[in-house]
Amino acid sequence: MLDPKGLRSDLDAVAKRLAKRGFELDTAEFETLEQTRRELQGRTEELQNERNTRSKAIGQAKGRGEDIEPLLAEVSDLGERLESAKAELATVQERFETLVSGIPNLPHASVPEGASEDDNVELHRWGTPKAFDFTPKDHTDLGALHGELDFELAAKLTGSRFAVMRRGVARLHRALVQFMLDTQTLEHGYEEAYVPYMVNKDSLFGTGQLPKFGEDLFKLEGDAEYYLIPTAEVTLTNFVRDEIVDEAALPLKLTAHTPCFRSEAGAYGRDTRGMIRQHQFDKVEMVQIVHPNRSYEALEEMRGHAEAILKALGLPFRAVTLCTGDMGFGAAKTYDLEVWLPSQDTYREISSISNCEDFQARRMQARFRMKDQKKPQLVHTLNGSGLAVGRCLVAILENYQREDGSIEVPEVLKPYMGGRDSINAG
RNA sequence: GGAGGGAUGGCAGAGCGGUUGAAUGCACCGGUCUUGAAAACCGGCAAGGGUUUAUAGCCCUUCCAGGGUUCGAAUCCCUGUCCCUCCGCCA
Repeated sequence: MLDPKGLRSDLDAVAKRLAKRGFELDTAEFETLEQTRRELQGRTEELQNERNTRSKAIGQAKGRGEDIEPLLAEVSDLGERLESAKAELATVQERFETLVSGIPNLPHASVPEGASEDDNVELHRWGTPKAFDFTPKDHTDLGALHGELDFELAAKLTGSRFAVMRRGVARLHRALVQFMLDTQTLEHGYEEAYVPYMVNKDSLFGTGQLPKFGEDLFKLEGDAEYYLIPTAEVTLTNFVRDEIVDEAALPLKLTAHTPCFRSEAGAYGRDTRGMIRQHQFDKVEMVQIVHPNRSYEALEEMRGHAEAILKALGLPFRAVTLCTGDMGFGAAKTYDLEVWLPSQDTYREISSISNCEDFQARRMQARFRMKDQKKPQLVHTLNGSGLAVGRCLVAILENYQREDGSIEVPEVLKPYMGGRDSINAG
């Protein structure tokens, strides 16, 4: 959420910056709502003030043993007037809040302008795509060779966009999770967490998935109104919702391995083959809650933490800065890491690292107290994949394949594979 | 599933329906004392919103959430959520 005060004071400038990311702010609507809100609020508060003073007077009179009947008669219709003023105000306030909570974050000045992913700017590349002396298969074919990656079985069990992994591939998947978690906790200083895979609406509002993007989520049946998490960003970031943390506790660095559930509504026909785009996938997520002064420093650091995984696995990748038009709702700046997929002869997203500045913090009321300052201040929140496990598995299968269809196990994963140096090798 | 108890400021913890936004303690900030520190003593210290040049005043809201009773609710009533204790069941 943007700062309503900032919006008010500099509406046109804000609208201009939002336009860069393709969001059209209805400034007229905003101003009308804001105007009526202000009037109604003034009127309501006046009435409340009157009620308070009179009630207090009644209390004092009663305390002195005076007759309060005449005083009571004077306030007889006050309640009703107040009631209707309050109701009116509530309606306007609700509309105002809906409007403001639906506005995306402002892009940082360093974010390139653009309309779509075609306008993203490459930051750098690492590694050289391997030159195969045979025609590399894609992961779907590789997995099918020995039935270790089975989409038909998953379709029977559940439906489309799910996968069953077995034996070597399943183990490789697990090995990846362990390797990623160990790296983020032992080398990059993140605190490991195990978190619920279902969350309530408040959490989803906090990170910005609700109210606007409910159709991307799986909602559970029942009284509780729970949703499956689309990413552990939701759970980890909401650790600090409605909290005032000590400045000394910052930065808070959290990581967790969770499955992620996405409806992929609107992705019909995209990446239908293989496990690039699934309803359920695992991810090791990194979240940092930081002092506002250091959030861009933290963003670079987190990109490094994600890149370290790819480097250790020897997977060629490139880093791009997302343009204004391609960024997510809550992000002020986002880097994507894209891993090389030989079968597609291109780089595909495997990690996304975003600085949300105080956008989520304001929605969550997540603050910290500075020593020399009276008022608590909003923290900055960042999140990044470190990494998407399913896509990482795909990248390993494809990049480490041999002509016979077996897969070489990357050096750093061997300890996690019980020393095995290949899978599917017969 | 059954029976009870609870939810109050950063934390702990008081609070007869009426100057209670809330005692007290801790923590924190400022000061006195001290060579320095500690202790002791004095003072300050909730958040959000409106108005405003103002982090000054003034006003409104907030004691888990949502309803209700009342001129007036932290305090009474209803509903929900969460936490704790005991019993049952269970991985």
